Amino acid sequence: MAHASRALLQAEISRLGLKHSRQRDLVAETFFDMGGHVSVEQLVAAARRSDPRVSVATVYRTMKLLADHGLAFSRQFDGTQTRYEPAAGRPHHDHLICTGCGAIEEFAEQRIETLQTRVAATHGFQVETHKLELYGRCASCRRGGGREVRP
Amino acid sequence: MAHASRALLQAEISRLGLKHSRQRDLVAETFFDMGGHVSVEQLVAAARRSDPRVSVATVYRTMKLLADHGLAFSRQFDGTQTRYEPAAGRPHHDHLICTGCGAIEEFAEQRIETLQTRVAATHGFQVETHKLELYGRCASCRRGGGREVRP
DNA sequence: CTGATAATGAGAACCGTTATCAGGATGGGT
DNA sequence: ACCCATCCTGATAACGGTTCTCATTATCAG
Repeated sequence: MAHASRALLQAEISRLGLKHSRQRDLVAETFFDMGGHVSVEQLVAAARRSDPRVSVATVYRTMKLLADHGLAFSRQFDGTQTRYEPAAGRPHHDHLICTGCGAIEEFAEQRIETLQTRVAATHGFQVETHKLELYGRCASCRRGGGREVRP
Repeated sequence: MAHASRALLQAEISRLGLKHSRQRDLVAETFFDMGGHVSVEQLVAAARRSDPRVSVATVYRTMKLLADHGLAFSRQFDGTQTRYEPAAGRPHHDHLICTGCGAIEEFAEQRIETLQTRVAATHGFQVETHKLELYGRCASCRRGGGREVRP
């Protein structure tokens, strides 16, 4: 996954006439290694463990590059900070967010997608994208074991 | 609708030991008269047509008061500015947003709600709230008649 | 190696929102 | 009707996430 996305990134960089850079590779590598739903703040911190000099501007620029070329999705679960998740080769999904500990889980439900398209059509709309987020308490928080470890 | 909400607001103000104010009444009245999905910017402009001195702080404070007491919902369709819509006595609904002209329509689909609860349960989640927004092109924009009048 | 051009880092700018604070308005108790 | 504690207001500073600016540095085709 990380390998494939990094190869795709290199291909995009070449195709667009851009140049390689140590920092960009570092940020991309860090991002793909971290998994999903990462905030820029977390990404900056992680990248700086390898190179303390990387600036937030570079991280923002790199993530925008990844997002603009289909290698990352940007999400805004809380309306404040943006989170990114790897995109290449992953199937569509929506999100469950725990209001107790902040855990984020993914789910896919084809019947919901179908109903969305249908209800939009009755209003004359053709759906391009959608945002579906379910907020609630996860199993462990409901058991009272919430760790309050917001990711 | 506007009448009922304004009566409820007066009741809340009394119940909470708050005081009345000309500006607060003006902002609330303006908001309920405007219908739905109003940005704070629009609200400030509209209120100032009646009283050019109202400050943005007062508008934010009033809308927070309304939202905190169930008389308005706050929504963040685009991640930048918050929009408000009247809440009292209105049934739950989700939104269709036109990516062409910015029009916002409402819809309700009970089967989607049911599926949401069910899929959350399979992940151990108990849903408290959700956000469902469908982005696409409305009928008139698809006909090429988009007015590009972002509300 | 060299020159054209892209990328970087530091910090300023930006924008929606919230906090601060001095002065003004409100209304229950009298 | 008057006090006066308390709430509300307007102006503006502060805030936090993100983007922009610009001088400097790195990349790479020729």
